[in-house]
Amino acid sequence: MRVIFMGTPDFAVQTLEKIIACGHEVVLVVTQPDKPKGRGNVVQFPPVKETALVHGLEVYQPKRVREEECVEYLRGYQPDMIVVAAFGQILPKEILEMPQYGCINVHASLLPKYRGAAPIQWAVINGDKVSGVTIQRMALGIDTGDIIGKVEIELAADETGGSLFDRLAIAGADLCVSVMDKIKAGTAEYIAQDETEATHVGMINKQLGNINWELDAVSIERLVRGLNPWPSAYTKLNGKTLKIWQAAVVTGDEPARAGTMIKVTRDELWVQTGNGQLALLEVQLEGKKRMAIADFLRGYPVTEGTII
RNA sequence: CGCGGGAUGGAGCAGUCUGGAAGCUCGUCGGGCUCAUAACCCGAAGGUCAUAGGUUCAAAUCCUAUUCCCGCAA
Repeated sequence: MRVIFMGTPDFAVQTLEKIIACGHEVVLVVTQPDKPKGRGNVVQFPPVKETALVHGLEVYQPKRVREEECVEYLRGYQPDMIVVAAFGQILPKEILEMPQYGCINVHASLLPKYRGAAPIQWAVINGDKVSGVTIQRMALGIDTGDIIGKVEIELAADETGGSLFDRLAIAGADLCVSVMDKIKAGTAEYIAQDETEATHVGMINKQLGNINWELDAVSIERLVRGLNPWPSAYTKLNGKTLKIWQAAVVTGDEPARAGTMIKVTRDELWVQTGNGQLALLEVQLEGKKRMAIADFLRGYPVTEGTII
């Protein structure tokens, strides 16, 4: 099949690789424009572009793919199918109706739950036991199309946003190519989403990682995992940002004001929350590398009773 | 040229401003104490102070360039 692939971040790379490996003819890869990123504002290619270049594929980076000339440009490639994975732009009707086999989308949640931008992190933050990947035939609404394939993945007790991200990216890639085969063979089934079950989640941002110690320990621990490795949960210590990479809910007995460091030993640092205590296990102070709590305490003396 | 922090025995740090013997808390190894220990006591090994130049009688420390790591912003 002549396929146009649209995607931007790492999540989409797995799917692109798989489509290529399965012998489909990827006639064009569409991704977001290059942007200055990171320290020093160096212009970097989106991960999908890097992959496309490695495979010698043609790359197209429109600022707004819904513009008339962009649509016509795509039409020129006469795609049989368009596969979209975390592209970051909304496709207009003209594109959705362009390929004979339609536009399909790899979405990192069990639709209709978690429609929107950051379903992976939210699944971890909300403490879900199960998440997964869904392939849907794209419709005009965001992630509202008919479901063509779905795979469930159980979340581990120590699941992080990053680990789930990796697993869903692989599962999504496998599911995507199998769905593509079904569509081509005419055996695909299209199931409408149950609107009464639909939920929508927005993008996550740095601000979300600012820990509110008034919350309960269980929720904070989930937040730490969900936002690992990006953008990470953090708090302030003596005016500096202290990222919390790993924590564990523990049971202490002396209630104290939320945010109080209630137990400081040579290798333990417990913080009181609104409900329960949290042991910080791996942290990172501004300008420093991330390190185990014992290492941190060796060089950064903390006094019991300090409030953060 | 977006803003800023950092590189010192195996780990985490102090020392740099105000040049002048390499230090702290741990770890490791040996010994001791103890019913016992992650506790305590005694001792030892282990470092081209990121790299390359420069200033100086003397540089971890001052100057210049480079490499690498990290936080913020985008």
